[in-house]
Formats: sequence, C-alpha cells, structure tokens
Amino acid sequence: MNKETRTQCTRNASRQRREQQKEELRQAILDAAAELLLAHGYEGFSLRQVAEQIGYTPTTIYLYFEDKADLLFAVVDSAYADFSRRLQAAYDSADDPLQRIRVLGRAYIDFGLANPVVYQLIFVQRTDFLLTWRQGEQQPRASALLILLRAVEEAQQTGVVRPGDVQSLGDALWAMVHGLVSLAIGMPMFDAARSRAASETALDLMIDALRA
Amino acid sequence: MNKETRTQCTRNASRQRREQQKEELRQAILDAAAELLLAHGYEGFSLRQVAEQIGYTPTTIYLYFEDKADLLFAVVDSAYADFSRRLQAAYDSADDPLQRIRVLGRAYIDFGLANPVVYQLIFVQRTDFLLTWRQGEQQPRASALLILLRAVEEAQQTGVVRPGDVQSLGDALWAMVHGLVSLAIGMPMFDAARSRAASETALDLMIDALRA
DNA sequence: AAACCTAATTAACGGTGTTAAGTATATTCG
DNA sequence: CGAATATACTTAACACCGTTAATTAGGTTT
Repeated sequence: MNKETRTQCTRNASRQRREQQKEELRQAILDAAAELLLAHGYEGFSLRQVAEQIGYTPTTIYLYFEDKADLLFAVVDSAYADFSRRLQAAYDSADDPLQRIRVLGRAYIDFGLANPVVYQLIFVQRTDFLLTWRQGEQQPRASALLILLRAVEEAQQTGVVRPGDVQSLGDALWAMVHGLVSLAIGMPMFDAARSRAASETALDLMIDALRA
Repeated sequence: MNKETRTQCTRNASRQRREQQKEELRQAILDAAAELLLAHGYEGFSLRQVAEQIGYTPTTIYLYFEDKADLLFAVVDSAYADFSRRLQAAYDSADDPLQRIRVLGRAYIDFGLANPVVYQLIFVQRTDFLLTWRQGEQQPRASALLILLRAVEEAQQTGVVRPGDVQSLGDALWAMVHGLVSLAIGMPMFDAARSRAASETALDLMIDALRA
C-alpha cells in the first residue's frame, strides 16, 4: 500500500465521517421537531424551540432544511408513509368488495384518531402538503387516497355497489371518514366514546347506502 | 326649566354623543376586521393591519375588545347568526321528515361553500368558539346544530328513519356535511363542480342510508 | 504553514400579540 | 372662569416569530 492510496483512504473516511455527522444532526432536528410538534401542535410549533431543544441556533436549521414548511414536511413524511401502508394493508385484508370498503374506512378513521396532530397537519392545516412532492417521488401524497376510489370502483364493477359516478362516490366516502376524524379531533365535545360510536354508525350507514 | 335640569340634559346629551362615537369606532373596527379576515384568511389576519386600516394604533383596539380572539369572535357573530337562521329556515321549509333532513344538510353545505373563511374559522381553526358564549347568551353556538339532532329524532319517531342511537346518527350526519364542506374548502383539487357533485351524491347516500 | 472549505454563529429585519406608562383633549366641579 | 378629573388615544417596550446576510471558528487540503 503506497502513500497515495492511504491518503485517499483517509480522505474518504473523513468525508464519510463528516457526512454521517451531518446526517445525525439532521435526524436530531427531525426528532426534536417531531416531539415538539406532538407536544405543542401545529400552531405552537416554532423553529426557535426546535433549535433550543437540540442546543443550536435557529439559523443552523436552515443548513439542513429549506424553511419551516420543508422541515414540517419531512417530519410528517414517515407518518404519511405509515398512513399509506395501513390503507394498503386494509385493502389487502378483505376479499369481499363491500367489506373492503368498510375496512378501508375503518383504517382511515383509526389512523386519524391515533395521530391527531399529524392528521390535522396534513389534512387540515397544510393541505398543500398533499399535492407537493419531493424529488425522488413520482406521485403526490394524495395519491394514497386513490385506493379508496379503486375499492369503490371494483365493488361497483362486481355489482355489489350502486352505479354512479365513481369519483363522486369516492369523494362522499372520503368526506364521511374525513368528517368523522375532523370532528373527533377538533371538537372538544367529542370524547373517545362518542367518536367511536359515531364512527361505527357512520360506517354502517355508508356501507348500507353504497349497497346496490 | 331651571338651571340644574338644563345642565343635566346637556350632560346626558354629551354622554350619549360620546357613547355613540364609541359605538361607531367599535363598528369601524369590526368592519375593517371582517374585510381583512375575508381578504387574508385566518392565518393572515392581524390586529396591526386592522389598526392601520382604520387609522388608529393597535393598542386602541384593546379599548374596544379584550384581545384578538374576542375581536374575531365578534366578527363572526353575525355570520353565525345567519348560519343558525338558515338551518332553521331549512327545517321549517320541509314537511316530510326525511326530506327535512336532506334540506337541512343542503343548507349546511351551502352555507359552508358560500362562507368558506367564516366556516373554516368557526368549525376548523377556532372550534373553541363553538363552546364559548358571551354574556347575554344562554347557549353556546354549537346548540344550533341541535336542530340536526331534532330532525333525525323526529324522523325516527315517525318511523321513516332506522332506529338507533340518535346522537350517533346525528353525529354521522354532521360528519358527512362537515367533511364535504371541509374537503371542498380545504383541498385544492376540489373545484366547484366536483364539490357540488360530491355533495349531491353524499346527500343521496345519507338519506338512503337513514331510511328505515 | 498557508489557503481553503464548511459548519455554525451573531446580528439584524420586519412581523406578530400584548401590556404599562404617558399625553392630550374633553368634561366636570369649585 | 380656572383647576381637577376622567376619557381616548398614543408611545414605548417586551417577548415572541420566520428568515437572511455577514462573520467567525475549525478541520481539510495543498
């Protein structure tokens, strides 16, 4: 091993180490941001608090994220992937087309109730996130909801669901579950029991109504 | 007419004039606030802009309203009264219990689509306003929604609506219309045509599902 | 050892809601 | 009529916020 290759190696190693440290700080920012977002909600979330939490100046965050929106987008990224995965799992879990719609709706509602802050952020306060996408992603995040449409369409084709404009039927289904989650999350008078009862009733009504 | 009564009169007159001026400025603040709220939305609404609009310092507003929330509450007060009135009118406009529910839902949706900023403020961003009430009001604003419950309950008693927990059925109905308005208002991909189509479909589904 | 690059900082700008202290005007009283 | 007082409004300030430009400190490369 000659001199040149050795210096080459150490150079690579040091660069790698630096990049890893950078990645670690980026992750630390993400973790702190996620924690503070959950703790204080969207309205009470501030970059300065994130900076203080990790022991850096606020401006440092701008070396790792474009701006506040970019950081928030990254924070809810994993949560959104989880949401998408759960919908897919629900879709796969049922064979009966009508039951599949019900399970999908239930999965949607369950996610919203289990992750109120993230749900509110994505589907209420920053709906622009749904149509935004990063480099490396081909589809906007809203495309995860296409699975609802597909379930309705397939159920319609097998004849178990009433005919009609698929988009409108899908929108109605989306409105139903979104409305349920929004009320349950946002309205102080909706406690867990009332939310659960309303969800059950609403899903029953929806499935009954869709039936051909 | 002796001296004392005359001074008494002028005193009262001047006080009345002062109070009227005060009332006028209060109204000017309200008007400016309403205009700016509609123009910039809840997030972009600021007391300093209101102050500049009426040609006063921001602190002056605090002589007429407790704080920002108090001003906003007052701003949407008339809009909420209008909302309440429209629901009542819809209720009164139909005789058939099932049709009454449909008309109520339509009135709810129409109000939301016609007043997106106000709807968003009351039912999304500041849901605490629904449970807050001023002196002189016996009921919180959310009580206007009890008319939905009543319509469901009466339709149920006449046998045209399926049996079941009234509150849950009412909540499901509320969730449906609230979800529709929320999506139509908040989601960029919902244009007027799509919102209208989804509303029609959803109302059809809802009425069908409620039917005994 | 000097030059360079990079990560982080400091300082600042313009904005927000809100409070305390001060001022000027109009009203009341002796 | 002049002095005291009450009222309406302003000024100044505090503590935040997101964001940008200029600057410093430290490690890497030459």
